[in-house]
Amino acid sequence: MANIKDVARVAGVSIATVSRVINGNHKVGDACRARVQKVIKELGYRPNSNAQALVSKTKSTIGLVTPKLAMTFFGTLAAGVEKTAREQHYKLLMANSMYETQSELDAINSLRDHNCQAIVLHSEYSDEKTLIKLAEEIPGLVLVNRYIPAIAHRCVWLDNIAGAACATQMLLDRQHRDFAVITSIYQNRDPGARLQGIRQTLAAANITLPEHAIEESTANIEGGMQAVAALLARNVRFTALLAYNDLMAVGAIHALFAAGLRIPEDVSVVGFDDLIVARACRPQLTTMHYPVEAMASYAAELAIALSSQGASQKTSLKDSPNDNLQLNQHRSGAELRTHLFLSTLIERDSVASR
Amino acid sequence: MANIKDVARVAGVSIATVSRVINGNHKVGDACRARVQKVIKELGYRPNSNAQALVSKTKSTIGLVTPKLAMTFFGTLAAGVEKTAREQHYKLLMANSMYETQSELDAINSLRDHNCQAIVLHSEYSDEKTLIKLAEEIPGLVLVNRYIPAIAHRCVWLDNIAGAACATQMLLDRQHRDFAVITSIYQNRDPGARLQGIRQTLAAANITLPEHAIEESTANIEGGMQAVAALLARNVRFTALLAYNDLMAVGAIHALFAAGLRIPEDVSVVGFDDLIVARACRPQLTTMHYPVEAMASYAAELAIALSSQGASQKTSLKDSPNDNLQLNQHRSGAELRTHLFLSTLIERDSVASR
DNA sequence: CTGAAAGCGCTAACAT
DNA sequence: ATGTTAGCGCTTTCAG
Repeated sequence: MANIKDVARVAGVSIATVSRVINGNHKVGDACRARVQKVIKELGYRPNSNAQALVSKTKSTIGLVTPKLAMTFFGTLAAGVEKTAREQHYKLLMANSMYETQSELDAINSLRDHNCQAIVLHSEYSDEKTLIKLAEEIPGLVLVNRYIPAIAHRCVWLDNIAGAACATQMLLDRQHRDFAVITSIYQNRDPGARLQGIRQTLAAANITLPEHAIEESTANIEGGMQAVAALLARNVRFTALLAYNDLMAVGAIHALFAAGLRIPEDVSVVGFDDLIVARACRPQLTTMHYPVEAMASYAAELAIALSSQGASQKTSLKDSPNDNLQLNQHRSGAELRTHLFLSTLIERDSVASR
Repeated sequence: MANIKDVARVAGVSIATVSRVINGNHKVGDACRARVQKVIKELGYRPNSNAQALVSKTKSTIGLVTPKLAMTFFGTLAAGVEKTAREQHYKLLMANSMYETQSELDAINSLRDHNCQAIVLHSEYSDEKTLIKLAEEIPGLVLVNRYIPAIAHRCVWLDNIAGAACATQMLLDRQHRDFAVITSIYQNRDPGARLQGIRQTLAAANITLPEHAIEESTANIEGGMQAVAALLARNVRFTALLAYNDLMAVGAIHALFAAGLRIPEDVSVVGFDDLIVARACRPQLTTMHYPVEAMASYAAELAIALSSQGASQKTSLKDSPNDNLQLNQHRSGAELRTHLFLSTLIERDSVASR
């Protein structure tokens, strides 16, 4: 592979000139520039990005750490980051954490070794302290789908409470009074917040959600089936079922159908996430749309902006083209603002009025 | 961030010694080694991978170019590559091609700039000539899901004909005689091969598939719905429906159900891929399992092995742990062998006997 | 076994 | 406007 010296030699100029032509910043004579560009094309020269990164101590690479790419949700997350990366001519470096705290840290460190300064992290199990420390060390670190007050301006997250409340309210409006909930065994964060949204909305309508109408299981299709089986086994009566996510909702639909119940005639089911499975099941699932892809794109933009600020360049985060974006009331310092997205109700065929 | 000089200074040794300790290749005195390692730990030193890559002209990075990460199939593909990358301590550099030939090439070139020598490419639209040329230039390039005879040993692909034949035969064994097929509008490669598998299996049973029982559409849920609607509209009679993939099959199920047909009682439906949607729909879909993740892992192993061979190191591709792996009859030269995987039938609830 | 020194390919002062 | 030159952080001869 030709290098900068070859180009310089063939074009009869110095390597500095070639460098200038490549980077376009400085002024180069027209004739000279044309000649260099011609040679670059002829030789098929492409700058060595390792050398560039080494000397300029900055690299247009964005890193993404995610639990498990094979899951639709995370694949979509990755797609969002990739979109921004492509638009801003960044490279995307990926690492799966496989849901393990240690490999999550390993992944982050390996990204840092490659001095990638913008990092989008979906962390589920690392504790806040670790993440805060990390955020201090890495100016371009942004968390998706998690909120940590101390680093609020580095968090791009979803209002799970509002989302769950929205779904619940819709069901109330449809005259449902008997609710059941199937939720994930990880009662921290998301599941907890969604449950809270449900509870407070019901409470406002003077309905208490009995403990026995809540069943925990794994957050997948099988979990949904098991949870509903358990609910049915102990004779819980409900006309409305709120599932932690679409996967569980789909499992629930299978289990309800197996038990001879009709959906939505006998029981209405609502999911969360709006994955493709929501459109695959029958009846198609009414669910809360989780704008993962938009959030991920935004998170990537934020990470890039922060990382270049951190490198004391004055790049400012351009306004996101995304309409779902909610800003805090404090618009002053970037430090005082977090990045909260809202989910929206997608009505399909799994909900009926009582 | 501490660099190698800092470590050398603090440990009271030369940078060469630190380098030796890091790489472990050369001999270093025990006392000396221990001291250096202690300092490395204290300073939290991590070698700059750009500098390493620059000087050693080799980088443990594997690149993946894929059309669209947000699609389950490609997310799973990426997960497979990532698995190998993690196991072999490689970094994963990703780029979406967005189904465009030019961005596919751009993506590959950008990977090469980062001198990543192992590349896994899922190419749908580039022509064979381009790919062959690319393969000549990049020793570590491997194609997934595509077969090009001239570079057979660099292709990791699926026997689509056999897969479709298997599904068809199963239907024949269940006494079905009236077939319909919904296929993708891209009649090249995969759809063509699957159609061929169907046709030849039916032919062997003395059944001809009438042209009007074949409907083309887009390879997604909507496409499946449209295709079935078209079939029904022109009164095609069939008891067995073969869909190009799971997405189309799911759409078909929706459309059939909407038309008052029962599945599998009135019509049996078979998909292809075994994505999660196959388990989400009702009835759960009988389909051909496409071992994407295993294939992708394998492709990544192959790419790494080839790239280091290309760098004239004598790393040999270890036998794949994967049972689906089929080798050519020529086990001699690696050049004489391709990497063909087989799909397997997953029986669920969308098929009944006549 | 360890150190000195020469680059890897490039950018960015500093000269001219 | 263009050339000269000093590194970026590391690996790898080559000496000792």
